Amino acid sequence: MPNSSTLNPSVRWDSPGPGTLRRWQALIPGWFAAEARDLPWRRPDCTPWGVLVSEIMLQQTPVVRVLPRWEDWMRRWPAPADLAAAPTGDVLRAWDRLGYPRRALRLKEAAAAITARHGGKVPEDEAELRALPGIGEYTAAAVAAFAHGRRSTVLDTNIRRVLARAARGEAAPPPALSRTEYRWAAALVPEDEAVSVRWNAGLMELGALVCTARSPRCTACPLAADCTWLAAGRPGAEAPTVRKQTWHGTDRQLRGAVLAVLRAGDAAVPRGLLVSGREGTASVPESLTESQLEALARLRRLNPDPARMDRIVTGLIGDRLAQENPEGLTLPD
DNA sequence: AATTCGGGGGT
DNA sequence: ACCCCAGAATT
Repeated sequence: MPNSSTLNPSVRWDSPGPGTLRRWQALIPGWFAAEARDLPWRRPDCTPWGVLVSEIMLQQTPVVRVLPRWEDWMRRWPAPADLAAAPTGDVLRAWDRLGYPRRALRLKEAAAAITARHGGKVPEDEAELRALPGIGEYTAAAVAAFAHGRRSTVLDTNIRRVLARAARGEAAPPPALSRTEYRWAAALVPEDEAVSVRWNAGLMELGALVCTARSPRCTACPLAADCTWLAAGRPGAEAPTVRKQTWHGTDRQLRGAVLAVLRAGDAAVPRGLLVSGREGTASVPESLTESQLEALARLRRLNPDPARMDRIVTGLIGDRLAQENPEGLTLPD
């Protein structure tokens, strides 16, 4: 069965030679031990649940923004059963502005599944982790490695970039993670379990601190002497440029504004907070405050398309507001 | 394989 | 303005 490298000669999947690989497998864990940041989910006393929470929060979200939310979260819900029993509105408010709030909903669902099906213990097996809501290939591998010390192939944006540069001389990995790339990277993971964990953690940390996307600090890199990309003169990104969705004027922007209104509000007054994704609508049996209704009306006045506002608000807060406002979604003006 | 899902800080 | 960030789920 030919892989993409044989089908497309322009794609090179060069691996480091045996000697070089052996050197990297010593350098990376060593560098990690010396240079790693002291993050709370890396402390020896952090539970597997704490690691899982961190991995979910860190999806597409920088470490510095996760830190305070993670601390609050773990203090409030120190075990899966605690989160599983929490009201959805509390969960979403505690998520604050981390973004992608569906992650919070799925984390709560995962907590319930862990409580019901796994005796309250975070699974160690990657397939079992992968079966939990919100946990994909990356997160399953990361939890297996960092929560349980298991050998796995962790491939996040950092590791993919470091390996693309050091081993293949490319400025950036392909836009999509292929099976070819996965198998290629899996073959580089050290056999020894304990070493493999520091390999995964070290490559990730290297990508976050040194081999960064924009201004890599190659002079501080333990792989500098062997780096194919550096040796080639750090050729610029071939820029796959996947053209991004514009932000201003999109449904996402408006949804974010509505979500901010729902998240805020007077703490003394019961309030609702509901979020939906394609998979459905989550709700809490509370009502909106007058100030929240007024804020929504303000958003509506700013939005030139009332039908679109209706669609966004309906998607976010479902039938609840419609019941409180029998005339469709007519809000106080 | 392409889209959509937030939000904020760096450049 | 644009890029990037410990991705996942859906179409």
